This record gives sequence, structure tokens and C-alpha cells, in this order.
Amino acid sequence: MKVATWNVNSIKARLPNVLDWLREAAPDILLLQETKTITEDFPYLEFVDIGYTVAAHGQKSYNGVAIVSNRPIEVVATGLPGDDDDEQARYIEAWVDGVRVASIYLPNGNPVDSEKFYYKLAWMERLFLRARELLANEEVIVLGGDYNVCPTDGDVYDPDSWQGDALCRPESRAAYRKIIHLGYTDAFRVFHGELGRYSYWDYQGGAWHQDNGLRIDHLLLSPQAADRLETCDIDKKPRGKPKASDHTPVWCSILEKPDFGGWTSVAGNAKSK
DNA sequence: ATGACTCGCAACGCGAGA
Repeated sequence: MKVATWNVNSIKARLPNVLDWLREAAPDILLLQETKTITEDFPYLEFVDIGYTVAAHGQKSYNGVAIVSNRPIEVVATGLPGDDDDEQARYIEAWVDGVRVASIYLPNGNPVDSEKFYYKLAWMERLFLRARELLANEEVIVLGGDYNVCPTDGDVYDPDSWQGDALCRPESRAAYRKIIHLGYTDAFRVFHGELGRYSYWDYQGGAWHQDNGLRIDHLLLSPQAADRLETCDIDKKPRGKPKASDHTPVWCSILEKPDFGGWTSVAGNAKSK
């Protein structure tokens, strides 16, 4: 099963790009962020036409998340639990063919001397609580999305200039690691130790052409999902196309059943002796 | 260098993004 995440920066402006990528990359599940439309106005039919169904959670003008899949989607939650007053559409969670997935659009948090940074950190604490709650059931879980956190300086093209930014602040990184420390795995880093791999490039200042990027889009896997992790990568191609989003998809492949290597056959041989 | 932001919105400039 191929699971991807992509901040599309408006699903309506990006519709041809997203449909093209679905046809080319053929993920089984695509987690979308920044759809920027109310739930009712999501372009559902265009996805149905190419064999996908959609569960969306949106609001007017800003934010908005969705789950796209070629398999039935059973929505578990719209909106991140833990604050009934939070009306921002940044979280949708669903059960898809034996896998629990969430599409996450974590608040940016800038400027750091404003209420927005506190909102970001409070939101991350709520995400931590939800992530912890989910672990108890020992499920295959993929928490994917735009985390708006660069986990380390190696995920930033110019760490010095980003030092005080909400995406790189120690508080943001610690809140991110708090979720990792529960036992979630950053799927990309399982296969890629190299630095300077990015999922976002600003529209301004020729950032894309100079490879001035950030790695802020992540796929976090529960232990049971990590057991099945086959591969993970960032697909840079969509960022180079006309009318591109400023983010590009990150995807991983999850085996249908865990692969415990040769252990079962070794155990079988030992038993037969 | 020969190129340099892009969305939605009761919009014709603004706020937000990261």
C-alpha cells in the first residue's frame, strides 16, 4: 500500500497537477493539506472519475484537509480532538483498508512573539495526546501531513537564517520529538540519512532553482506500520511543473503484512532438528 | 544574472503562507 502526503496550496488551483500525479504515481492513499475550500465545494467528482474517493474537512479561504483513496474511507474524526473551540480545519482521521491514517496541517506559528506561536505549541500538545491514545490499540497508523517543523538543522537549507523561525524553534522541535519519542517513526529518515532533502521551496527569490528548501512534510508511523515499511521518498517532480504547489509529495510503501525476514524459516528448521 | 510568488476574496489591494 502506497501512502502519500501533499500540501497542495488550494485544491481548485492545483486540480490538474493533483490528478496528473495520482495517475502517474498511483498512490492508494493521498493525504492533502491546504485545500482552501469549504467541505461542500471540494471537487469530488473529478477524483471519482479517475477511480478515487475523497473525505474532506474544509473551511472558507484557509486551511482544509482531505483524504483521497482508491479504497473505501471510513472517517473517524474531523478536527483534532481536545479543544471544541478550535474551528480551524487542520485534521481529518480515517480508517482505510486496515490502516488508520490522519491528514495533518499543523499551524505555522509565525510570528513567534504572537498568539500564533502559542496556538501552534498547544495544537502540537493535542496532537501528542491523540498520537499517544492511538498507540494503545497497536494498529498500523500513518500520521502524515505538513507538520510545519524542520526536525533538525539538516532539514533546512540555511539553518542560521531560520534559527528564530517558528518552524525551527527549539520549542517546535521538542514538541515534534515528543511525538517521535512515543514510538513513532519518521519514515523518510529510515532510508535517507543524507542532509539537504526538502519537501518545500518558497515561491519567492528563486528558492526552487537554488534548492533553498525545507523538509517539513512528514509521514509518522506507529511501530506496527514501521514493521511493514518498505520504502519512502520525496517526489520532487511535481514542484518543477507549471502552476506547482510550493510543497511536493512525500510517499511511503507499506507491506500488506509484516516481513519478519528469515526468522520463521530459521525457527522452523531449528524445531525440525 | 537575462528569471523570479501565489492563493482566496463581495477583491482592482490585502492578509496569509513559511
